[in-house]
Amino acid sequence: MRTSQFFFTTLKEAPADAEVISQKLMLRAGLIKRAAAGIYTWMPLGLKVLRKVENIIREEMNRAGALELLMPAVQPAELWQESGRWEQYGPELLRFKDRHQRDFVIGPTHEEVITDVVRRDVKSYRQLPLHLYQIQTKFRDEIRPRFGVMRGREFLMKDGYSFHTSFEDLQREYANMYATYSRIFTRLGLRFRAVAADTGSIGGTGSHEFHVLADSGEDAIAFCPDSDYAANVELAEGVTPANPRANASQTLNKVPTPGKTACADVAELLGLPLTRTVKAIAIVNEEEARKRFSLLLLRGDHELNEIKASKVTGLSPFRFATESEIVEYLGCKPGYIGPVGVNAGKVRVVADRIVAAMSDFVCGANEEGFHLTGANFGRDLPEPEVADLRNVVAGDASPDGKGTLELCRGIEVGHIFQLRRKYAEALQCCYLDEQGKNQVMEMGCYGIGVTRIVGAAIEQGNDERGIVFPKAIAPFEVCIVPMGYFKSEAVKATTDRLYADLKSAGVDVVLDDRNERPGVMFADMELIGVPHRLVVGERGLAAGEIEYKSRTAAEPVMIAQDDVLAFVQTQLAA
RNA sequence: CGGGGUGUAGCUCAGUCCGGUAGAGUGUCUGCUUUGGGAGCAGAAAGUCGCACGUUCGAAUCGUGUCACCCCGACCA
Repeated sequence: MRTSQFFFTTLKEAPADAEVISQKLMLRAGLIKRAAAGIYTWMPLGLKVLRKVENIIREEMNRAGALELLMPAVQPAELWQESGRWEQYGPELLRFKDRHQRDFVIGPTHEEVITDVVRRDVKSYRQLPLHLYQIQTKFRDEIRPRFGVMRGREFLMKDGYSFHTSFEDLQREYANMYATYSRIFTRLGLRFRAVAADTGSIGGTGSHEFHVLADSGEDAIAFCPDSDYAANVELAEGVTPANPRANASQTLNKVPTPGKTACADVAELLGLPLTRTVKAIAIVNEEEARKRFSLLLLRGDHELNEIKASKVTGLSPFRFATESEIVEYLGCKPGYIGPVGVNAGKVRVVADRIVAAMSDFVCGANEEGFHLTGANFGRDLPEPEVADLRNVVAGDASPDGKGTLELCRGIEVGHIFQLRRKYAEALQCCYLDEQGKNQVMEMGCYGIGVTRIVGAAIEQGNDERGIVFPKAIAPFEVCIVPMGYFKSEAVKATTDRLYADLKSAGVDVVLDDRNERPGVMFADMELIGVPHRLVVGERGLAAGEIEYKSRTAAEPVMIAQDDVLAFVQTQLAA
């Protein structure tokens, strides 16, 4: 490709509302243009990158035995009504009517359609297992789209669905996909980690997420440097402390703490570490007109994990109590509430595992302006119900017992699920087994955020000059920047020959023939992240040499003219 | 959904408080010079001041409404 024939739309300055580095660089490099909130045009340059990502995914999926198909982006409401998600999904599902006033959605995901396809045409165990996937545009009407293509509303996704006659076969395919995903992200040149994950609203049993490691990531990951353990913080288990609870050594004492409603303020006032305090979070579970009020106890420095709390029997679905409900059940305003002296018949108390092992702790006194010190379970209040309720923090013991946890942040780019029979049952996706009996299929589903990968790769690869793309997905592999292309016959001749040679060797090369000043060409090629650069100039040619510089190297090197082709090929293969 | 902010040239932003002929930088175009790190000089084109209504002799500026975009929050005591 010659730059004069291409469409470059680089910018010196990024639009003011760009937040994260990948978004700024993608806009500056002219990879994408914003059309509306969370909706982007992929310019020719950006599309080249996107296609490279897509093709690696496609190659590896095909190699793993999956079959590509393409389902409609627009889906009839009937399928969603049948699965029940027409009601469940909420405003994130973009709905519209056609000219006949029939309801449709723009697909945020394709479980319904794929299950419909398979149930119509798969009738026998002989046709299974089957793994179908597509690379399709999805639309999710996010509350707050942000970070450019990282959380867009419209995005490209690879979604695959597998169908099996047994759970064992589903597990085999799940392992196959785990390996395939690892290969894909390795080929893409990303630093990533597979982590155990919550299955969320999609449901099912086993689940792993693949995260690209980056500080700007929206997810927190807990991992153990001394073992293979890694899990999303949403899921990572907070283990029961190894040491038993210490004996009570203090008496229960009510102390005035006017205006101190947060644990940190109370601890500071009393001159105690935050780890000696216990906070009580009031929640309400309302089902079929029966309201149940509960207090969740966490150590002052810990955070509630709502996903874990909602897994405690009888708590889900819950919401945080209103101020008036807190006054009604505890007789006290928020800020001073605690588990001591509550009416056990009306208020359920669930303590985090860490709290259950605490003694002589500080908590609210259920009286405005007062807290209690020296509180102890079994003496001042009943032994509580115990559950894992908190987000793990760095330094916690690893659940596999092999060291302590560390935390990092990640961008979720892949997610694999063992769906089991949830959708197959709802949509009656069945087959006849060897005995001629009707059986419900076992399903797996496997997603990769194709668009998001481009953003994630840039979050991981950038410097003050712009994007540093991994070689597998850079818009071009090599650029040739001539010095005096329109002035020097020698430079032009050498440049054209080099360009032709690289092209016929199958290299994705770009020749900057824009007649711009050198600084402009260098800056643009660095901004868009081309990994290898060749500079042809009269200086070098006089010595029979051409300059080569890697995007990541500090200094260029001079290569003998005759060796350049071989040298570049070696660099590309590295 | 609640709160806050911003809409002026392709991009970044002044001008709005205090009403009086639309500004800068950058980019774009033309010419000359320059040519190994976003050049210099000269000239030019380019804006329904988000939109509508209102107040006024006169509105980018004041008022009302509306749309778009951005940020924060949505109960962690």
